[in-house]
Amino acid sequence: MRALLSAVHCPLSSIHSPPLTHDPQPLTLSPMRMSKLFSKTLREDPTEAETPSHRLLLRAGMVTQIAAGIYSYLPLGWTIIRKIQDIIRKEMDAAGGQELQMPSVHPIALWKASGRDQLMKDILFRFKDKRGREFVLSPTHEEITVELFKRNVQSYRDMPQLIYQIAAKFRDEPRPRGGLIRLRQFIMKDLYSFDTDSAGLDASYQTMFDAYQRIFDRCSVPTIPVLADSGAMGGTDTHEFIYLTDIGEDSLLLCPKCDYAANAEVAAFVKEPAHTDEDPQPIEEVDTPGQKTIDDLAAFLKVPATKTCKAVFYLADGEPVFIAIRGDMDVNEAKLRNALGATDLIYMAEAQVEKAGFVAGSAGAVGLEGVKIIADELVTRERNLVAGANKPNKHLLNTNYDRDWKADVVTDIALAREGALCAQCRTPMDLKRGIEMGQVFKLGTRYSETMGAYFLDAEGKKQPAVMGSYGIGIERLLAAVVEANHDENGIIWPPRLAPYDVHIVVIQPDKPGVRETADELYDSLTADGKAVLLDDRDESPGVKFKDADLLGMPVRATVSPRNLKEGAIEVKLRTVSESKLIPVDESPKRIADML
RNA sequence: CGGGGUGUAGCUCAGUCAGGUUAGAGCGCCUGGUUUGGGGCCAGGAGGCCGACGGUUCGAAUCCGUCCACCCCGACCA
Repeated sequence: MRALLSAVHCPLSSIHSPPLTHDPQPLTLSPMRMSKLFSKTLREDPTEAETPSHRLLLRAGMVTQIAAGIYSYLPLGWTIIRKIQDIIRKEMDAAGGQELQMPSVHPIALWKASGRDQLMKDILFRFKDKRGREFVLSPTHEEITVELFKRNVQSYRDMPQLIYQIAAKFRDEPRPRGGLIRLRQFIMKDLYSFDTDSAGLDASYQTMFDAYQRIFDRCSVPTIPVLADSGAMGGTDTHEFIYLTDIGEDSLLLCPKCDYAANAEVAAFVKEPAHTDEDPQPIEEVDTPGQKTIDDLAAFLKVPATKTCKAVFYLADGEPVFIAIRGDMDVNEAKLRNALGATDLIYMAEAQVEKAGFVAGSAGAVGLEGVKIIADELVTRERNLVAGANKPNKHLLNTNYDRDWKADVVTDIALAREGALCAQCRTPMDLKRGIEMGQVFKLGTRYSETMGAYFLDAEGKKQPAVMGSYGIGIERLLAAVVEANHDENGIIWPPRLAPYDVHIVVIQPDKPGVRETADELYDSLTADGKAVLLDDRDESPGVKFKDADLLGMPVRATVSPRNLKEGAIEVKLRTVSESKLIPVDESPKRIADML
């Protein structure tokens, strides 16, 4: 991707400022005494939490669930979200973005205009106002953005433009999961670019791509960019930024040798025919009583699964389609959807297949009429495959593409698996799971043409704006920060994101000088611009130490009679197990040096 | 949408199989005392429409039915 940037020349790209080279001044919270803090820690794990981030954020009293996929963010959690937003804002501004705010309530008309009232109908939250007018709660903001463009930009002289917001999104997901990982209401940073031509879009895309890398770095979440599917957004190129973790819901194929990395939805791979050395043999019908699955069929006929052609039916926008794919492979529904240009794709179960007049368990392309046939390109290159005979309990031996059947569409619709050969270098790829932190899209003119985002070029000709869109899921990023930065005792906040820099633990505050020393430290660190949390609760030392570990501030400072006897305060970094004693009078400076 | 699981105190859970005084424990919370370096100790106390509705029964947290909510798996393949 780096190469892309250097290849681009964009005469109007002065808006693309150089990246931030310094760490921006972070937000600093007012000091807090834990006796006053709104939220409390939980001693036990709440039952609904399974992933580490969900468990720890709940136990630390940083978030709390209101409904499936709907959360409240309590003061500590909200502070971290604000800090994440702050990092993102500064990168977006440095990249030439201008922040604005768009509404969450949209008239349905805008969504009808783009056609996405249908395309996204399953996840749209809809409601009517008291006069019966229909609205949606915004799942994303391309439609509004185009409206804003039309009202504010008419000339190439005013382009390119990058506008963004950090705002709530509402998506009625079929299954919220993993705490903050898949939500129905969530906060997103979404930026939209408007360029005069595709070279400009390439530059905007690259600018965002680079900014995203820096954002995830600053949040201490290791991510990799992967090729992805554009789904309901439309457009051409798109990358997702993935944090690799077993609890992730996306499947990725990664080449260990070259740089190929792709979401399984789009992953290309090299498919080798297994039986090309054979000559085509005469077709032959055989009895296969009760053999309905590929595994059963292959065992019954004593042939490898690679010698079979699997038949699968889908309803694509209501129309049945027949899929032929080699028996050992699975259909990749995202690839199939794209091949068909379909919006709705529903797998047809056996009963539906029968009802539609096909022979479930023995369906095959040979002699099949009245249904669109989609073939994975590999089956067209194989020889002498076993296929269904379209008669109950019968299959055909030695079916061959072209000679015996033809497909309406021949393309790659196979799902890549662990060990699939890399399309770039033929190395077996790894299959990993991950969480998508953000995605960048080259939308092109899909929205500008359908919704009328035009400008006049230097020749006075009307042209559609070339658009891109770029999102980051804020809560998901928060969850990933915790996934990537915790131990068995609690969260380990990266210093840039920690709500407080220093967590002061006071032990036996009623002993001479203890409370006073802690208060002085609290005041002097605060005066020095540090954010300080002071545990002044009437709790035993064990409780306070456990909570300090759970809450995860970068530095813990313990003020106790035992330490004061040495004239010292004990300090410890959350990242290490050893603590050290520092003289009381040097403590504010020494602590500041640790940060 | 399919499959599995769970709903009893703020949290974690017993009790439900086999119906029967006033529904329990630990943690948390309140009061008092004691203790003080890794989730102490003692005493007292507050806190419940047992997810909701309907049914069976003399009697329902418990049995039956319907619904709701939440969690997990899958959207897996003739």
